[in-house]
Amino acid sequence: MIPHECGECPIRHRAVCARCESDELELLDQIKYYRSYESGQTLIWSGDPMDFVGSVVSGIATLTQTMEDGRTQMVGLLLPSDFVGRPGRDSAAYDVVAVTDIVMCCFRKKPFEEMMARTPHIAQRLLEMTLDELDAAREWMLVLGRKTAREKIASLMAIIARRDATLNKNGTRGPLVFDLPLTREAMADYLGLTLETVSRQVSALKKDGVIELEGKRRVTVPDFNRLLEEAGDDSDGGMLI
Amino acid sequence: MIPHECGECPIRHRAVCARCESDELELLDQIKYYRSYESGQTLIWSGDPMDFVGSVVSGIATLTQTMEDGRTQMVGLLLPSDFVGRPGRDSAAYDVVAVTDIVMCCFRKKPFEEMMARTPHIAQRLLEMTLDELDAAREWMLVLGRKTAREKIASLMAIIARRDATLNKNGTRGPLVFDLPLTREAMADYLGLTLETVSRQVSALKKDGVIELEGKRRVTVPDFNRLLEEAGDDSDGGMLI
DNA sequence: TTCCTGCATTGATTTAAATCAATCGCCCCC
DNA sequence: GGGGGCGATTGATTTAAATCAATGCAGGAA
Repeated sequence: MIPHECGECPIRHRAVCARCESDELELLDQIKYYRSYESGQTLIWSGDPMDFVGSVVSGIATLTQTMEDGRTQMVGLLLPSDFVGRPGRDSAAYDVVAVTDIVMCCFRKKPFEEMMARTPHIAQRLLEMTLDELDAAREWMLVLGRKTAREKIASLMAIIARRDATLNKNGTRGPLVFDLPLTREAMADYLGLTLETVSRQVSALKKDGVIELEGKRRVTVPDFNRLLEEAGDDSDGGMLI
Repeated sequence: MIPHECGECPIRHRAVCARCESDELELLDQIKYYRSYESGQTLIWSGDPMDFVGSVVSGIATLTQTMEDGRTQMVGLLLPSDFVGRPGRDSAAYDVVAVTDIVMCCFRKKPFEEMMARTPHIAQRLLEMTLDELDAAREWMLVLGRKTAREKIASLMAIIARRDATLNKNGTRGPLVFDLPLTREAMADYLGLTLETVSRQVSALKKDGVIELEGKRRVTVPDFNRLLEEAGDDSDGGMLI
């Protein structure tokens, strides 16, 4: 809801439209429309026809794959400015589920594809975003394939902490505080674990002082480099951003 | 080696240049150069400065990540026509290792980037290829996160069989025959397993008649749908291509 | 031929994580 | 205030895969 001018859009400079000039933005403005969904709602079912693409304006959603017997693996975590859908593809390849209430800025696929063909700025930006996603997916593959349960949890905490710090422009000094956007079960789907293992390893990291918990969701990281060590990452990769 | 005209290039219609018109191709022709590497050679070290990008012309290479303690995960399998390197990035993010002798068609990064800015056909094709890679990476995440060792092996066999069938235009009828391009250890790095587990599960699939082996590398799949079932995939996804 | 050497297989044992199961704590609603 | 329900925690046990350890096998060199 809350439709607005592109000029004052919160994701103006990070979404697929980031590179657009004001005249290009005006064209997009004409074909865009907003949709909002409630927490828990499935925006898109895998295999269904997809007649639109769009950007997450606010809220969080997940991209998941499900096997016939019900095993599920999260394959993407969609944050504000992330793009949903693939130009040139007719049916959705993954389930998209809202984790919080969410607002999307949508375009019907056909007009968007035409616009993309005429506007290199959009295609350029989409390429850049897709390359970033591919890097993230490959990082994630290392986590899934080779890390222990404890390292997986620490890695996830580090990813969320890092993202939170960039979004909210917190300095890199001092303890980091953030809220987990995911339930234990969603964390398990993210990491290829069971929710019991997630719970145990979160408790273990807490017991060992790597993280502090306030309630189930609010996390404090007193020493980010310590967290990175636990994640099995290069300890000198402590740069936020 | 064996430099040639783009017009008679084996990957002309599938690589990053696929969409180029003959005049664009001529420009690429002027800035391209070939490099060849021997099996086992590391083409690129993670973290090293990357001053070129390029396409695999022939042969196979792997993209791998390594943790400090030596654990490694393959994050990409590079086949003829696949693109290596990321425009806009200065240093390599992954190790690239030749699995067979390999020939690359290279471009210095700077001229390629300039060319890309002027030639939408290249950027378009690169976007398409990157989106395909992202899909493959997400498929792979499901394999790594949720499949059993047996399912992982069956999934890998299915991927290679499918690829081989498209490359060599074998019909979908009858038993499929192909060569494994990877050692047991490389398969383990691909699937997040140990080489012993790979060996055991290959033997088990053979014992159960899902695959037949001639030597260590040559595989026959008598019933592709059976293999897909073992991989935990939709059994109706049996379409090759 | 015989001896390497590098991959691969197979076996015995350990172990990390899954599974099965009970309980807790919090919020909401009646 | 007393359920009911959902997410989370914790415990006991099982199990799939890792680890540790021999052995096999094919190809190349001496």
